[in-house]
Amino acid sequence: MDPARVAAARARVPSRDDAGQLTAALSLLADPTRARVLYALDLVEELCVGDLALALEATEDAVGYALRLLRTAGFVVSRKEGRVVYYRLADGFPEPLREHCLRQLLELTRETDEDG
Amino acid sequence: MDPARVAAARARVPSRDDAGQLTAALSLLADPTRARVLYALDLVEELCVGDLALALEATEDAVGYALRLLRTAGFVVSRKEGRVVYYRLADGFPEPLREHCLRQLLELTRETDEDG
DNA sequence: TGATTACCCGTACAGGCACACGGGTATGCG
DNA sequence: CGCATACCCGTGTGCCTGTACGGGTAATCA
Repeated sequence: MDPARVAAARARVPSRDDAGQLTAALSLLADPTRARVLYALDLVEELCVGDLALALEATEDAVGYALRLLRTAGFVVSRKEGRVVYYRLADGFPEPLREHCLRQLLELTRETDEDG
Repeated sequence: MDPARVAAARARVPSRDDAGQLTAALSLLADPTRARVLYALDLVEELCVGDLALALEATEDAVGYALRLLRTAGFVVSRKEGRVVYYRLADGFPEPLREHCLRQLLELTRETDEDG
C-alpha cells in the first residue's frame, strides 16, 4: 500500500533475532517475583535466599528459581559465606534498566489511576 | 537471619500486585513482534496492518494479535481510512518506555558482543 | 448490486514459564 | 563422626502466551 514507508521501516527495524535478545532481557524484568527481587537488592545491597523469601513473602522455590535465571543472565552475583549465599546486583547490571525501567516504570504505575 | 534487612526490604518493596501491574506493562515490550511493531511505528509514525506485516516480515495474524494487545493496553491507537486501518503510537505512550527502554536497550544489545 | 479487499474475531493448538516436589551437596555443630 | 541447616538441581505439572486457521463485516470497484 505504501512501499516507501514499508521499505523505510523494514530497513531500520531490528531483526527478529536482535529483537529476541532485547526482549529476552526485558522478559527477565517482566515477572513479579524477579522484579521484586531486583528491587529488594537495589534497596538493601545484599540478601541471602532465605531472607529474600521472607522479604517478598514468597517461597524459597520461587525465589530460588528467580535467582537462578537472574544469575544465569548475569544480573545478580552470589557470595558464599559459610552455608549462606548472599546475592546482590551485578556490577555490570545495566544502569538503564535499573534507573529508567524499574524506577521510572514504578512511577508510571502510580500515575495510572485507571481505569475509571 | 538478618531481620533488620528483611524488614527494611519488606517495607519498601512493591507489593506483588503492584509489581504485577508493572511487569504486565513490561511484558508487552518483552515480545519480539510487539517490540518491532513499536519500533516501526516510532520510525514512520503511521502504518497499516498489512504494511506492518510486510515491514516486519511477519504474518498478518501475528501482527494483528500484537496490535490487539498493544491497543488494549493503550500503547497504540488506530485511525480508520476507508477499509484501511492505520496504527500509530498513542499520544500517551509512556516516554520512558520509548526513550529509555526501547532505545537504550537497543544499544545494550549492540554492546553485548557476547558470548565469546 | 455483486465481488473483492483489508481487517477483526473466535477457536484450536503448540510451546514455554513459573512453581512445587524430591533428592543431593556443602557447611556448621555437638 | 553423625545430624541439622541452607541452598542447588532435576523432574513434573498447570497455566498462560503466541500463532495458524476459518468465518464474518465494512468498504471499494465494476
